[in-house]
Formats: sequence, C-alpha cells, structure tokens
Amino acid sequence: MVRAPCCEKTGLKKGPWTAEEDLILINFITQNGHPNWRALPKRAGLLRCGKSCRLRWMNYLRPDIRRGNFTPQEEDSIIQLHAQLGNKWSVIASRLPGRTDNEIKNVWHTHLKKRVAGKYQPQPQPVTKTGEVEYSSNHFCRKVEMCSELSSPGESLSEVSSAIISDAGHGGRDDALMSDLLDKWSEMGESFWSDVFPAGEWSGSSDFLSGNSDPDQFRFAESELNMEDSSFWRDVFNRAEELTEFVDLL
DNA sequence: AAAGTGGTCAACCGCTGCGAG
DNA sequence: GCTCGCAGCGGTTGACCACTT
Repeated sequence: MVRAPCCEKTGLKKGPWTAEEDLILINFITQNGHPNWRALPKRAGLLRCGKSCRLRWMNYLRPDIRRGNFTPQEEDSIIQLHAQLGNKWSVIASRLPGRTDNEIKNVWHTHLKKRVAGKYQPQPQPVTKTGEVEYSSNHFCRKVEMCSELSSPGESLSEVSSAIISDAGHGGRDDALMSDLLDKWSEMGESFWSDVFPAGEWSGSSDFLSGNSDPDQFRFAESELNMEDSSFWRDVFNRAEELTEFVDLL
C-alpha cells in the first residue's frame, strides 16, 4: 500500500516558525480548537502541514509548557523512568508536567545519556550563565490565572496579542503597559482556556492553571512570578514587538 | 579577533497504532 | 476482516550559539 504523503509538499513552508505564524496558529486554536490537525493549516491560512502545526503547538506554543533548565529532580526522574520504560518519551513526558517529549528526548541525548553512561552523579542546582533566574511559563499561567479571576468574556485574542505586543520589552517602560496587558487578559475571560483545553483533554493542565497542582511539582513558581526576570518572555515580547502592524490586521 | 569545535534544541521524516467505514 | 486516513511517536537532522584555541 502506498501511503499518501502527510501533506502536499509543494507550496508548503518548512523550517523555523515566524512570530506571525505563531500568532496565526494561537489565534486559530484559541477560537476553534484543533479537532483536525490536517485541515487546520488550510482553515487558519497557514502554509504549513498539519503535522508541523501540531508539533509547533505541542512543543512550543501550548501555554502549560514549562520552559527553562531541568531541575536535578526532573533529571533524576527522567533517568529512572527511562530505566523503567526505555525510549517511551511521551510516557515519560506525561509524568513530568509541563515538559514535552521532544524536550525530554533532547535533554536525554545531550547530557543525561552521558551521565548514565558514566557513573551517575546527581547534579547541583542549575544556574544560568548570567546568574539570571530561570524563566518559566508559570509566569504566564499565573498572569492568566489572575486575569481569569477578573474575567468577563469579550475580546478576541488578537486584541490581547496586541496588548502583549504593546507590552513588548516592558523592562524600563512605565507600569501602565503591564496594567493594560492585564486588563486585556481580564477582558478576554476564561473562554480562552476552556476552548483550547476542553475538560479531560488536558489532564493536569486545569489543575496547573487553577493552582491546584502539587506545590512541589512547580516549586519555583512563586519565586519566579516576576516577569522582569524572564528572559524567555522578554524574547517572546521582543519578537512580537516587530509584529504590531500585523496583529492589528488580525 | 577569527576560526574551529561541540552542545543545544526546534523541526522534519517516516513509521506505527487506532478508529471509522 | 480489510482498507484508509489520521494523530501521535521516536529517530534524526541541521541551524544556531557558546566556548575554546
């Protein structure tokens, strides 16, 4: 049997995703969910195959993804789980909330494998080269949590995205921008999360977002709530800042 | 300062499993 | 029971970045 290619090769874009494409994908999934990945890019107006969209969402754009260095505890868990399960990255990822199979696979191949190959030694707490606090999507989730408490449904994500973009590079800017961002989120309401993460589909994410998760699981969340410390989100905002005009058109 | 080297990680490719018809 | 189409998974690649010489 000759299988059809996963997507029509001609005319489809490959390679790194642009901020514009990210916004289109987020915007579409926010409004429509993702019932059919193959049809999604066409409906969203993206020149990508469905697999690429799914991968981008699952590994990078999902708001419950936890970014930054793996903690020694997480690394120990991966080593133990790998010893039990082998290369079942998706199963291992399901045991580590906020981590993706791709990320776990990468960290295994880059250093955990070597550590296990030699004599296993627990690693000290990771410290970034700049001494900066590790970034985490917990910043983002807590902001959303704050907003959802105040929420009333209404605005489209594009308006919120605009607000985020307005806040781009806020370090050094006045606090009114952050205030505006939070206002925008609060106006958007809870529908974003209920639409994107239907009950049951995202096990753990609702607890994660509602603050019901195991406190030890996300132990550094509280200490990292300061967005000024987040190099990741600063980068996202900086990238997005270039797209103000684009988002206004959405 | 420039070139070389190694590490990291996002993304692609191809295969498998599963459900619908 | 078989075929088909889809989502998901794991292996691999290659661009980018940081570090070393």
